[in-house]
Amino acid sequence: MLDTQPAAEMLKAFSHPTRLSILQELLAGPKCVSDMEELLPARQANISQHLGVLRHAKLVDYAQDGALRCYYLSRPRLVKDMLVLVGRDEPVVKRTPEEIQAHKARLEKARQREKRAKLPGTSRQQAVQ
Amino acid sequence: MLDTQPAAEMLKAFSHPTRLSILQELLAGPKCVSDMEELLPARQANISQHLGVLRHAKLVDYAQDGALRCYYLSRPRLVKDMLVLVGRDEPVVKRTPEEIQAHKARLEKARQREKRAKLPGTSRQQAVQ
DNA sequence: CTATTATATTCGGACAATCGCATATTCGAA
DNA sequence: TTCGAATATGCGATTGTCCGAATATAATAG
Repeated sequence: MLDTQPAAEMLKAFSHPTRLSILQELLAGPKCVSDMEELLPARQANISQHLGVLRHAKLVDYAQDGALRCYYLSRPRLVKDMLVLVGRDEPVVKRTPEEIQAHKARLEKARQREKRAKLPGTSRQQAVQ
Repeated sequence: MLDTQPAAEMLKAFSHPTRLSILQELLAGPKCVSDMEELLPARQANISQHLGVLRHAKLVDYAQDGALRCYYLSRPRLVKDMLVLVGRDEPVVKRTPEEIQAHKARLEKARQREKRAKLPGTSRQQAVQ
């Protein structure tokens, strides 16, 4: 039962073209803000603001290196998998009312089976959801 | 080189607690709006609005069944993987400036290797970005 | 056709996100 | 300490998101 509140907040942090670009750059290795300024079509202040959002979402953090701040991914696997996922293009399926009916019927049957299996008292586990 | 514009739009569609809940419900099977009204703490009009957003993002579609509209996932794998991903909790790493330096050095070395391998003219493939 | 049920759309206001610009902070060098 | 480079923050304007309330549409029953 996913906790949707924090999940949605995290997704919001991802949901901006510039922030996605930043994450993509960081996936290749740590970078400081001035590096990103060269790589992205955005001003320094703006990049810094977006980095603030990403930091708040615990997607990035930085290590101070003299006057520079080297940003890196706090959860690199998560970020990598997310970027892969949003880049993927699964074909969009279209279903007919008949298929939907069939699917519902199948679900109903499964539910019945569950019930019958549970009633005799031989149930080994609680059904989850 | 991920196209960040559409990716960000898709993520925005995901980025709302109610919409995540809707998707979660639909993962268990098709539902019509009135079903969702019972399952979610939101009014009909609101659910319908969110379904509009999801439809626009091509995450859901519906099949008309008499007076009902049975909603279903247009890209079930994508949605499932997304829900799993946002539910996952990867530990947040913290890196020291020294680690960052080491990482940069490693990257630099790899870059040198690339160069040396390319120069002799024996390169078999273009390096992709 | 009329009424009813199911769902969508529109509108208005509250609130949040975004951006550019100016300014503040921090660090290291001189 | 003063300076300059790197980065962050505050502010105001614009735009976008969200929700509820009211209204519109679509399908079906009667």
